[in-house]
Amino acid sequence: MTTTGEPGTATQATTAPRDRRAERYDASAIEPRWQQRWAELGLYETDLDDTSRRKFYLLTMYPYPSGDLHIGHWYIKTPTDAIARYRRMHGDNVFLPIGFDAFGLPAENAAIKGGFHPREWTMRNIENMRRQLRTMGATFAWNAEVVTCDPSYYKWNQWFFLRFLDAGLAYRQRSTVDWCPNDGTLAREQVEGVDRRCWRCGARVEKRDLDQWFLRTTAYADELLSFEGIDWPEPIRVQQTNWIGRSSGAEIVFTTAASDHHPGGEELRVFTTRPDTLFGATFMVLAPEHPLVAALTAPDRRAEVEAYVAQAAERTEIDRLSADREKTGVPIGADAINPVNGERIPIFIADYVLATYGTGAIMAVPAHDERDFAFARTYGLPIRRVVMPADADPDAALTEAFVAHSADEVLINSGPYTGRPAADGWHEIVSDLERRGLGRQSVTYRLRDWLVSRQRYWGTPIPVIHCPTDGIVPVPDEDLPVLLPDTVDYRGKGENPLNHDEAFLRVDCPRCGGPARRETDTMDTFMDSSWYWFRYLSPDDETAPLEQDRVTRWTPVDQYTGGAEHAVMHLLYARFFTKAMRDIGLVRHGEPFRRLFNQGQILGADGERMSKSRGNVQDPDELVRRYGADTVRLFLMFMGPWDQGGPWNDRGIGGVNRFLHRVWTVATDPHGREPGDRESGVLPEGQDEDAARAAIRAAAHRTLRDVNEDYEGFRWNTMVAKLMELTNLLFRYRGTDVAGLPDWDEAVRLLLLMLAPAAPHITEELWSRRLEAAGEPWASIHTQRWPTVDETALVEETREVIVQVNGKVRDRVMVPSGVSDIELEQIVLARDRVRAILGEQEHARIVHAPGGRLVNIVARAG
RNA sequence: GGGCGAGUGGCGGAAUGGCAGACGCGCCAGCCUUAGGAGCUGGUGCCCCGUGAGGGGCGUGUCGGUUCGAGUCCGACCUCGCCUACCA
Repeated sequence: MTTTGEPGTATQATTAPRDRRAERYDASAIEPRWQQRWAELGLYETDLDDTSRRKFYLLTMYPYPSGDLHIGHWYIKTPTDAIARYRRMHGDNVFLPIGFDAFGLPAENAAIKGGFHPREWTMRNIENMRRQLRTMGATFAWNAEVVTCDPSYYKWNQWFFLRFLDAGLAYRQRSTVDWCPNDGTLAREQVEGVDRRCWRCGARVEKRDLDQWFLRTTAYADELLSFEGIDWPEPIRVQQTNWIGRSSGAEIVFTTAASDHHPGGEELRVFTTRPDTLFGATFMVLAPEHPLVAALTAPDRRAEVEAYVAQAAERTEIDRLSADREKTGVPIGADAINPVNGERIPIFIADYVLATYGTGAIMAVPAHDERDFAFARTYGLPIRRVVMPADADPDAALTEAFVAHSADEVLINSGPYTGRPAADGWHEIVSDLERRGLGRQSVTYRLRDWLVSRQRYWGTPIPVIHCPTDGIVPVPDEDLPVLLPDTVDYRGKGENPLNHDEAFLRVDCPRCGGPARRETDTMDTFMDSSWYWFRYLSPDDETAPLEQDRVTRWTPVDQYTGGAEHAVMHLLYARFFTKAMRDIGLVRHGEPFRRLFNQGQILGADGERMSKSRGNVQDPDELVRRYGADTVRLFLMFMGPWDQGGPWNDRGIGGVNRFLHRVWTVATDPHGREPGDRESGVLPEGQDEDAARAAIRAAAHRTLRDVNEDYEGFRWNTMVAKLMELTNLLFRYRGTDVAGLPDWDEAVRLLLLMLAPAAPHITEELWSRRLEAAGEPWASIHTQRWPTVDETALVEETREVIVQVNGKVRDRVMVPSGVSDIELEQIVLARDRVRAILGEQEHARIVHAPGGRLVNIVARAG
């Protein structure tokens, strides 16, 4: 090991007398020091009122405080931090807040099991996660932190709820829940097994109808289908579109036929997307829960129908995955009359018709619907073709439902519409029915209104009061927040303890002053996450949920990062909420997140989702202790494309750590030589000093040019690879006469700047040492301006041209950069290799690839 | 069943229609070391010819197509992953 007494290794002032060797990179010695320094200086606490710079609102999904940060949190958060640092170096005023999604079921479950209060559990976890988050070295604006279980936050959930109530966007309706006699309402994951037992007490779970609160998301269904003006990944847009599920069709009015037990004449509305097949309806199916089922059922069918309804109530929830896709149903002993031809068709109930979609009733056209076809086959019902391709044989037997819907189909067996093109028949049938008041065009959505009621303790209390005289009375704004009582004894049953908290329940009616009771339902936690990014802008404001000026300036969010698992729920509710806020006059725009990026998911080493129960959770703390935060950050970025994720595997992390060691070495010890390398300290063969300096400079600026694009596209893996290449090149010149010269020094400087957003600690340390060596005052590398590419450094005097013959690489040749196509062809055709291969053949033409890097000689046999 | 996405060395992965396998891991050889599970240098897709310098062929899930040229574009199929679940 050679000695290193050279300038550029300014370690004297900060460390004890130096070893003979250059000081080695030791992450654990520098990372905590810089994290502390950054925090002390408040470098990354954003001045939200600074209008002198371009704003950049960078949001990352706030974590649920489950207790431990795992490697998946690092996978989303540390590249996000790199974006923040990169934008800051471009002069942007970056806001990167963080908070905690602190209400929700896991805290209650933990509390019931562990016998402590959900708040205690939650706050303890938040404490731990704050500490872990700081070890990332991420530049979160901690002064803007939001914790949703704090009354200063959930007060505004209540306020928004009241505004939605005012605007007619919140309403109350009966809805079914899973109910345990001991533990009350259960969430889906609390119902276990095929026989549906309570996760806690094992009791048989029942269905129960409760009055619950809804938000009218369907009012925005059409607007939510438009993604104009926002840059979101295609798969997310598709998922949301499918989730909303807009179907255009018609509502058609059938009537019930008179029979022995029933006078008939009642309306039975069906929804169909295929009114053109109306003449093919050979029976009708109602959902088992349809309100007319009881009234229409014939006395001799009653027993069987009631048994089927009871069975369906279970069936609809039980493992729908089971292979049992057989269509089942029973006739109810009544008929319906087809409005278009007066035909009587039998009515069935079947669980393949859903009460909650459309009208809960369908006209069954077995010839042209797969489900109806299967049902008709099972029960021996008639199948009548009414649509076919123009050139098909109308008498050919149908072996399966014909559902295709193309331009050249015509109607058959359809009375006056027979022979019409199907598409025309569709509209004619609907408008004829409409004229007779028996149908109309109609649109149905898969999307349901948002059920926000939860019969749970650990959430935001819904701010309404039930008064015996005045009914439902909103809590006046000035009485907010309705505090979640802390005194509740949580060691009881799972049932909502608010139901038994008299101090909470008893309240005077704000309207009549008489005794009344509070609502005990709390809000879905998706309510909390539907507006939290607005609150980051004024977390301490006690007078309003958001601060107008800041909201106007800072929203919509410029970039949102988080997992694709929130594709429909959170991301759709957030869009709904923003639109509703706009219509109430609170914000100006209707889209919350201008640009969205979904990073992939890190799975356990076994390829399964990480979870404590599987025991495959990767703890980042241990890796940080061993390699340092910079290595872990860089390794996660280097693994592969950010949107891909994949099974965790730490093979290769040593290579990333080695890379940082090499960066350290080129930055602190340019003149050292490697004893293991005979070439060390010698310029590459055929290269003089000038050529070497130009090569270094060209490499540095080429890297900068390429890395810029990678940063913009969040392509971290190739960004790191290119910095590795540059470092390898600098290493090659270490110890030569050009090491330490201005071109070398500039390359090192660029390397550190380019690496700074990704590996903030080591670059800060090396940067400070450079400044110290140069006798300049300290300034953080993270406040430096991002460097610009010097195009003149990229100009080459010669370039290599790949020579193909018939598409196969046969030769390569160095040519002057300014060579013309014709000159190039002459050079290439004169090459020995080319002449040997061409032989007697003559070439038909020569193709020049754009950029002049490749020519292809197309030859024919001569 | 439907929707979306992906198939490239031993592994993670690169590649505006233009040198397939960048970068890294692993492995092999060498160097340096009292030592090394440290560090450094070089090599490393498969097959064949040649003592060698070198040369040739085959290769991106399968089959076909477009093109001077295809991992990339088009068609059909196979496999895997994720999401969704009878939406009339």
